[in-house]
Amino acid sequence: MNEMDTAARFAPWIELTRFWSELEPQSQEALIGDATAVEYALGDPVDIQFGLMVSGTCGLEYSVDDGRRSLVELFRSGDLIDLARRERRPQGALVALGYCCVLTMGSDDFDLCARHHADIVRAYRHQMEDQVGRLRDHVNDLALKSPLERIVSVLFELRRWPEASAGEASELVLPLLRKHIAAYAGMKPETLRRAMRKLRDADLIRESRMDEDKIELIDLATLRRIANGGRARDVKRMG
Amino acid sequence: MNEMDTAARFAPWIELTRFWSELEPQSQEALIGDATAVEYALGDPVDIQFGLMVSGTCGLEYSVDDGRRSLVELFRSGDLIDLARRERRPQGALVALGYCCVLTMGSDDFDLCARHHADIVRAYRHQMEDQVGRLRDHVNDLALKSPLERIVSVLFELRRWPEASAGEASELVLPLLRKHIAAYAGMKPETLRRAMRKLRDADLIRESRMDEDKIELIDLATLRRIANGGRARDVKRMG
DNA sequence: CGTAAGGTTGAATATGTTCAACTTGGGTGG
DNA sequence: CCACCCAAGTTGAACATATTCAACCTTACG
Repeated sequence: MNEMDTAARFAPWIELTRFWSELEPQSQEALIGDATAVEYALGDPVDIQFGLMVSGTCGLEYSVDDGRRSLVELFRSGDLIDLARRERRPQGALVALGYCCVLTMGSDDFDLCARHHADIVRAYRHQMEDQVGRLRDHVNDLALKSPLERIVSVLFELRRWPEASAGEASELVLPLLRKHIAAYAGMKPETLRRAMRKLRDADLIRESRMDEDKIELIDLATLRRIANGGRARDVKRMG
Repeated sequence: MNEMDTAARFAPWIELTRFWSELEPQSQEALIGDATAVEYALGDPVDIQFGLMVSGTCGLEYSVDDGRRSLVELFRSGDLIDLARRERRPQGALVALGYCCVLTMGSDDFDLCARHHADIVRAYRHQMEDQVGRLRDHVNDLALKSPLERIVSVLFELRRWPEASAGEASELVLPLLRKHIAAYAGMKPETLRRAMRKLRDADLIRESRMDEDKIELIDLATLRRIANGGRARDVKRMG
């Protein structure tokens, strides 16, 4: 990890995010004033309780006694990180899933900030509503969808990330390692691969030979239907 | 559904909840002033976007095209309900999972209320942090635990509900139908039953003959170990 | 050049689901 | 008061499918 003191460094990405753009300029300054920007590399533990993702990705990793691990939530640029809780001790640990930069601050400092700037409360609520909504969608994916459907669902989720849709609309640049995608989708890397192969064999996606983590979504309509659990759990049975 | 205008009706339960008790008396009055209490019976659609659970249980139900359904999140007394979101249309629908009473209000009214009472923002954040924490725990349960472990995990979650722990500490009164517990745990009722039987056969729980939904947790230490994914996914293999 | 980590593949295994049949309890109407 | 129905819940057997394990390939890196 690496501390930075120049706001300029992370400006380009954060300007694009919803939370940040909803804030008045003076609120942005107030937040930055209380915060510290920290950089992490892939695999680094991210030892913060409260903060704002500036760029990159990190994930909340849970693990159980026998060693199994899962990625419970993904944080991308613009996301608020808040791990505090009262009824139980905070579970899991934040890990950087690639290079990432986080603007971190005390939860109480944020409270204080919010007291003087009403727009911060509004933006905070809007952002949290979206993140909770994503969490709920993800619960649904895990609860009743097949691995194939889950993968497609996750692909669509990643497609909404600012970093992922760099090129054409149908092109998707995976911002995560395959094993992390699998951990997030609640399956093993092998299962992820088999599901991807099914999609590839059905001509729904195309994997780039040059660039490992570039994927082309060919048939968006069918993919959307699969992600929504449309009728069939398997590609072969699709009409 | 049924509207009520007397605050006295729901006072007993809500007084016990964390969110409510964190509020100053004048904040409580301000919230009640803007709100309407509505009652629902088992199975009723709960057509609200923002509100506070006063008593009973309701759940956020997702369904996919082919008819599969899951309960993504459970709301119990004291919980805040907020289904709004911006990046995607709100998914799923609230359903009453038994008799329940909800204090409902406009999200904007709440914002306005919060602007004049700083303690509301604090209490709101604390409550949401807990609910998001529960959601994260649940994601972890679904992502990497076996049905057996998930069930035990859910039992512990239900044990923290104010309604469930009526009698002795080891006694648990299920506030939900079995099929709803199964839907929440991401499995079929049959799988739920088989997991319960394993627990019963291993003398970890006892099911009351008189009262269908009363369960006695016999060996809390072992159950806790199972819920945490301790080493073995199956009861038989436990040390 | 050798190691380590991510990723892929196949075969055997374990395990959750499906389906149908059945029981039970609560409600309704004759 | 009883017959009837419906929904919730239960059980067993057949089935579908994700995981496991091992081997292997590839790339990045020292």
